[in-house]
Amino acid sequence: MVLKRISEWRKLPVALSELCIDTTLRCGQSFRWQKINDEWVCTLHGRILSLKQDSTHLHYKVTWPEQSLKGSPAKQKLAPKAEDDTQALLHHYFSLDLDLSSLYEQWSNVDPNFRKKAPTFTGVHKLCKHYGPLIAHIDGVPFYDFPKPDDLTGNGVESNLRELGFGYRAKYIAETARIVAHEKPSNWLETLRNPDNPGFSSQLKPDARNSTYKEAHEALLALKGVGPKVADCVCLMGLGWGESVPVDTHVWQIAQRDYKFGKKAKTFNKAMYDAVGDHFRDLWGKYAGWAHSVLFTADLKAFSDQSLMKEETHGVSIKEELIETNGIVSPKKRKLVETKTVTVKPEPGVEEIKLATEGEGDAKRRRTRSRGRA
DNA sequence: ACGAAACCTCCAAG
DNA sequence: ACTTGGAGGTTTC
Repeated sequence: MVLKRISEWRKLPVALSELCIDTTLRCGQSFRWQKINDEWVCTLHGRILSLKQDSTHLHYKVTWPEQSLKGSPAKQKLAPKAEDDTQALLHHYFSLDLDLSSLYEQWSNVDPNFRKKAPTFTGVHKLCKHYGPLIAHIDGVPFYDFPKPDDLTGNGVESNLRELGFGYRAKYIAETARIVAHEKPSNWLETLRNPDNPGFSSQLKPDARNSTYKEAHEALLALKGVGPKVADCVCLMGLGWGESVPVDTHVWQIAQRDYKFGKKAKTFNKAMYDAVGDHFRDLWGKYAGWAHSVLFTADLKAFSDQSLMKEETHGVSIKEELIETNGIVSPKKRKLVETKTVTVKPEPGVEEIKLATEGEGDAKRRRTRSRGRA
């Protein structure tokens, strides 16, 4: 008979900003971790470690080697003692002594490139933390909801946002919040929604007239800091307009390469922007925006796979190729994968981000609607 | 054919 | 990476 000894789940307080096992264990620097039923599992120092993580803790469980009961009593005595070192093992394995936040700050301070490239998803959290309502604490961690436009209309908002790292966006956010909160009817945003796709908690007045997609897009364009691409992101992910196609540089390249756009005139102006979107709407119909996001993602994946292939085929030594095929992933690919996730899976917060930055500017149009010259 | 307004393209900067 | 806004050129009326 064999005895499998498995510990209870234990937990270690770790902030996600200090360790994210989903990122870390996939990063290509460790090769033996497997994700099984939502747990990360690996053998390490004579035991199997199972890991789970929530926003405040790393949870771990240990499975010790199977043993015959006939085994020496001495061995069985050793095990519990060894078990005590698992927390220390994790601590060591993940270098939890290091304060990652401080290191990021330090590296960012001495290297603008690092500051620019290193993934920090703190902006939205900062906005919530400083201007949103506190909902509750969980395990001592405060959770703030997304601020309403009116929460961002105070006096020092712009300079405050600047301090928080919002840069040139500070001005746009502050100004737009003021316009939405004070100069627009309270249901203005609602009137821009797709009536066929109501918001989660929208209460549209029965008599309110809804805009068309084009009207919503144009209304958003009037806001300073909101160009056609951002307006379409808001329309698609925030306001329920499935036909909205955000055209960024990447989509523009797809349009040129696969849909024969801009073959003669390479200039990308508003007329061209609209033409690309119109073409995809014509081609794909009502949910063109979601179709576009599929192609967008597929293209990113193809691109990253291709660059991986390139690296492999250019590998000068067998060793390098082995490492490559063993799963080392270039930083570029990791970045792209992250981008993909953000693009394809609009998380609940997305809608609110959009809402907080919406509001119509002055009546005068900032952008011409003219088509290119005849 | 002229002058002004409208419009466009380019580009730097945030 | 996207948007603004100014300079300077072109088109329209």
